[in-house]
Amino acid sequence: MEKIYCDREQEHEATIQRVKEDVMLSKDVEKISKIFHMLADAGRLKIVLALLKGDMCVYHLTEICGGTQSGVSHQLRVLKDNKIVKSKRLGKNVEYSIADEHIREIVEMGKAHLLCSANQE
Amino acid sequence: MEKIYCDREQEHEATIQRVKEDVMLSKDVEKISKIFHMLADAGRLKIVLALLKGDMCVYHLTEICGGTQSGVSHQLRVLKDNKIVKSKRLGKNVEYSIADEHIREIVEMGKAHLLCSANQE
DNA sequence: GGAAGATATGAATATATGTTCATATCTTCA
DNA sequence: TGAAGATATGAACATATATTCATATCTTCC
Repeated sequence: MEKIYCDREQEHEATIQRVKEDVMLSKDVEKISKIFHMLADAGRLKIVLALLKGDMCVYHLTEICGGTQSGVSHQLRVLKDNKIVKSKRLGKNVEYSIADEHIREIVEMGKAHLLCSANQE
Repeated sequence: MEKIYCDREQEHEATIQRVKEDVMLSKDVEKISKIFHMLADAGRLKIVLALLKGDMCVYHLTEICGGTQSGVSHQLRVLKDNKIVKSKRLGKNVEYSIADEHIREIVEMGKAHLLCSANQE
């Protein structure tokens, strides 16, 4: 791990500048944080976890995740607006599914983090 | 991908029940969502991105991430409380670093998701 | 010890967002 | 066509949280 010392010498200005550019102060950071924001709510995360097990309709999602039908529907809309899930009407029902398989890996990493930090204590 | 049909037959009750347990309606979901919540704010994500490039003090973090010193300090406290970063005093300065290398992978996944979804459009 | 640098803290505010309730929309089936 | 099932929507509300300002704490150096 590179070390960036705490003085303010000329020598470090270049390093700081380089990191500053790498960190991308642009809209990219906003976009990435938005992805995480989708998984940052327990209600939405439950929905995503359920859909990672299989496509299903709102009725079953409500059954599995708990809460009200309206609440689940609202959360699904947010997830859909942010391209995390997609939907398809099947008769009376609407079947939801994961829109991007990257989500699976991201969630798996989150789980791994939890398990690891649990072991450390 | 397993398909969970939209009827409410007895036959599917078991499947739903199994998924329900897998989805872990317990505190685990809360904990995992909390990890994502830490990365769900652009300000905090900038800090994490910077620290992934190298350990550094608050002064340089403020320089890189922008905003006020107070704001960065508040964000660092949240990150520290949630075990995302750790700190070490070095004279007048306090050097922050990433507390768990899992974070790197999670952030990388977020970046990958962004790049991929950008290509799809 | 006092001054200046570096960081942390607390209160106050504004904003975002999750939740609930009531109701609308869309579909199927009799 | 009307009723019932399934989902979506809008408004209202409560809550969480990011941000700012002022100031306190801690450290080093003279």
